[in-house]
Amino acid sequence: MFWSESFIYTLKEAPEAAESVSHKLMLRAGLIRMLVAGVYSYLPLGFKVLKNIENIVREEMDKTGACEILLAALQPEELWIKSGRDEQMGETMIRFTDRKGRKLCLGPTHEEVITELVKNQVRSYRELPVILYQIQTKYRDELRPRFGLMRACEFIMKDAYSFDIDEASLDKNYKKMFIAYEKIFKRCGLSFISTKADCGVMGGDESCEFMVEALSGEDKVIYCSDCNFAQASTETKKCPNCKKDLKGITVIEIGHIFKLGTKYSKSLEANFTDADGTIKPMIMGCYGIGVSRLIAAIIEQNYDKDGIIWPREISPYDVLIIPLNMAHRQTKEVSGELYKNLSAKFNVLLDDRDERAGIKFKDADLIGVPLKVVIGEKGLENGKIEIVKRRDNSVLLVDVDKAMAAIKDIIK
RNA sequence: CGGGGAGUAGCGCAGUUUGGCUAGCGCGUUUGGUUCGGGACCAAAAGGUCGACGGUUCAAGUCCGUCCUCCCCGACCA
Repeated sequence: MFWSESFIYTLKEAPEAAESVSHKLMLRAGLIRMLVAGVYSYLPLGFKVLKNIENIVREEMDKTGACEILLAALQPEELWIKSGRDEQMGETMIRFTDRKGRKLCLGPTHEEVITELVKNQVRSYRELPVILYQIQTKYRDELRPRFGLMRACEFIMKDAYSFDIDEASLDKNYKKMFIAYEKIFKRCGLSFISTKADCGVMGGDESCEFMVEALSGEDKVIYCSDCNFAQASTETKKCPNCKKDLKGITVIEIGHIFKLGTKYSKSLEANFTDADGTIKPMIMGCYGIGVSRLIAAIIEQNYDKDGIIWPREISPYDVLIIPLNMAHRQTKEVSGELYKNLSAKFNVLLDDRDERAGIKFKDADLIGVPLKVVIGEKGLENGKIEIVKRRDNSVLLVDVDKAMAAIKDIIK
């Protein structure tokens, strides 16, 4: 992709409204733009990042054997009255009446809809267990949206749901999801912690939260860096496991898994016939990841004074080619040739703008592509181009004809 | 929803205290020129119902009232 054709709009200064690091950088790097408070549009760079995260999530979910579906976002209010969560959700749920007088809402989450779906399909213990997941937009009328994508009124979530015949089977699926979550967050370049948590409005028996440490986090936990013990609290007593000192940190919640039990299957009558012929409610679990929030979390953990430093799998591009002077014939030729060759294998962005070197360097660091290839007159005089890593600015000088191989070697 | 702050050009701001002529500055944008390895320089230009409505006044960005929007702290969430 050519920069000049890619609808990238960077900002020299962050809008006053943005306070947190990730929010500022997302605006400055041209990832998102606000429509109204808590509602954002994704620009090309932001959308590419979002899709990369979605793909990681999708791959790891598929590996667990879960099936991807897409549930309706527009939901009948009566389903929520049946489950008993209508009042709990209260004003958070966006409700309205259509022209026929039907009472509808925009889904803040999907336990009700999925339970309704599965109950109408699954009859027998022979069909269980079932794990379904989706990546979808959720709507919540948050009292106070904040920090850009961190807490938004319209956001993208991966939600998975398991249906089992008994607790033992649920435990297996819960564990499977736990492991999948660890893989997902690792691939996202996050250092995360997990902790047992409150079930809150979801209800259920047991739950585990996944969190990343960040200054702009909304929750406080105490954490033991020795044994990874963590708990939602502000009182820094000794670690109950290893007696080391605990550290109080602020975190962003990026995922939450729940053993729901029969809360929804009972209220919505999602039953199956067991081997012995008795009719039983399905045992459920649900597993959420804040996909759009992950973008913010990843930035909070991967940036420096110059901008974002994308982990390789997340980055909107694998390589950014920076020809320092487009008016210089050889620079343009070498850049074009390299672009063509690299594009066969990687996602490549070529900064073809007729801008000064300084501007290109600043923008490059801001948007955070992990590998920069700098092509300039000086280097070309000696037949060299520079391969620069965004994270540590380390420079590798290579011969023009060996650039392809060197880059392939670094990216792998 | 309780508490605090802010709305002036695309972005960042000054001006409002003490009302006064045609509302300024930096960046960005457009045109021309000189530059060209870390956000260049010179010249010219475009761009504003000063958040909205109402009021006070000879005169309102500035004073008064109502409303809207955005941000921050709190409770809640992925």
